[in-house]
Amino acid sequence: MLDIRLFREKPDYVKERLSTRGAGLSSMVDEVTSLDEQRREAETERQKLQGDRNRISKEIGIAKKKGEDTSAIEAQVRGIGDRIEQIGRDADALDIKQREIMLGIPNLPHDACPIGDSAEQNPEVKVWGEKPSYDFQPKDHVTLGAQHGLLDFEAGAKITGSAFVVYRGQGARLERALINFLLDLHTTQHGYTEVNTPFVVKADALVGTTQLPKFADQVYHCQEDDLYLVPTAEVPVTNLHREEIVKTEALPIQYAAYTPCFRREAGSAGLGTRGLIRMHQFDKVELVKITTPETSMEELEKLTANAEVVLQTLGLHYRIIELCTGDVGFGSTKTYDIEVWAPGQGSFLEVSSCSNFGEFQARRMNLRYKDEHGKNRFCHTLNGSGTALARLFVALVETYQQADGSIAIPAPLQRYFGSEKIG
RNA sequence: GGAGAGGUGGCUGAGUGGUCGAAAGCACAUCUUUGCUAAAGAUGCGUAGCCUUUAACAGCUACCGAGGGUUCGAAUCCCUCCCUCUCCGCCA
Repeated sequence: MLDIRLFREKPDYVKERLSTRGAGLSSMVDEVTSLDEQRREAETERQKLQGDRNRISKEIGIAKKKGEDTSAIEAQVRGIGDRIEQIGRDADALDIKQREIMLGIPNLPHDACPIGDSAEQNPEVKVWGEKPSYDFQPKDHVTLGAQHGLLDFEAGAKITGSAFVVYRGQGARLERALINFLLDLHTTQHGYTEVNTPFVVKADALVGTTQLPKFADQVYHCQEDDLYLVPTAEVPVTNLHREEIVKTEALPIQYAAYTPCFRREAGSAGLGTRGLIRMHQFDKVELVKITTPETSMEELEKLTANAEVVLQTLGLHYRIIELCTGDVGFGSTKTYDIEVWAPGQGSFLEVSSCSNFGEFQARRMNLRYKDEHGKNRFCHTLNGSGTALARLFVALVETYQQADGSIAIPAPLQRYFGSEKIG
């Protein structure tokens, strides 16, 4: 959520920044500004009346002690009470409306975020390694998975539905090995603290990290208990500190967490894609940082570098693109996407999205720290995948397939996997 | 799931309808004094919003788990919900 004061003081700046995301947002700014004016007017009136009531009610108490008759004043206060109720209703309604609209307005892209209309204009900022070449026709992971009995899409569809998969045998083992490898890497080499959270959360947590209310159709909801399946570990992990004033010395707080991620992918174009590319459930190791405003941008660089180490260690070719203003996510001020090369796909796959949310999420979840003057300020929050697993699995088996059909396991992964190759 | 106890400021804890945003203690901050591996005293010390302002101060409002209700007036009475603890039941 954005700071309402920014709307009051610099509406044109807010409009200008929002317009870099695309058309149609500036009318919301005007709507909020006018609503805010009405709301404050009602609020001020209500507070004035409440003050009157408090004062006169005290007088009643004093008069009663002296044994005086107070029926006339009581009637007067009753009248004030009625007006408070009326105006209070208006003020509350305006307040709810304003908050509702505010929750639907995206974050302002950072000045460092490149301007652009769509994904086509995302600049490529880095390429690491090169595309591997093969003296045979490389297969895709679906074929390789079937050949070695790693992936069973039919079973996934049978027990749950399409876009769910069952990992079997060496496939299940590889998935598990990757999770352990990633958690160990980030906790022992990059200073993250491992956390293992619930996989279902309440609505407030999703509001905090911006999945709700705007993207309600993308999360699985258990109606009976009003709980949601996590779409990413970002949600439970960032919300660990909601409603808190964290100690400044504790910043930056850095967490690494494994969770499965559940996504409805309603209306998603890629849902029919063959294989593991887009699933309703996939594993992910997520990195989360809570920082001061001063350091968040440099922490974003570090976070991205931490995710890159995954691909470097596994020897996978990748590139980093920077999302332009027209493509950057709802709550983000700046985002790097890391895309790994998948030879069987003949394309890059997004395995990590590293974002700095500024104070956007912190404001929603009331996450603050005390600055050097003892003043409470909102933290900055960041997160990035370190990395998403299904696609990492894809890149790995497709990259390391051999002419004889076997799949080599990169050396750093072997002790987790327990073998040098599959097949 | 059932029974009981309880949720008050950073912590402990008083407060059962009226000058209560809330006693007292601890912790913390500043100052003073003594003087030296510490003690005593003074003052200050919640959050958010509104109003105002260059800014600060002052002022006003709200907040005693959450949401409703009763009342001229609610931390205090009533209702619903949530959470914690104890016991019982069930259970990986």
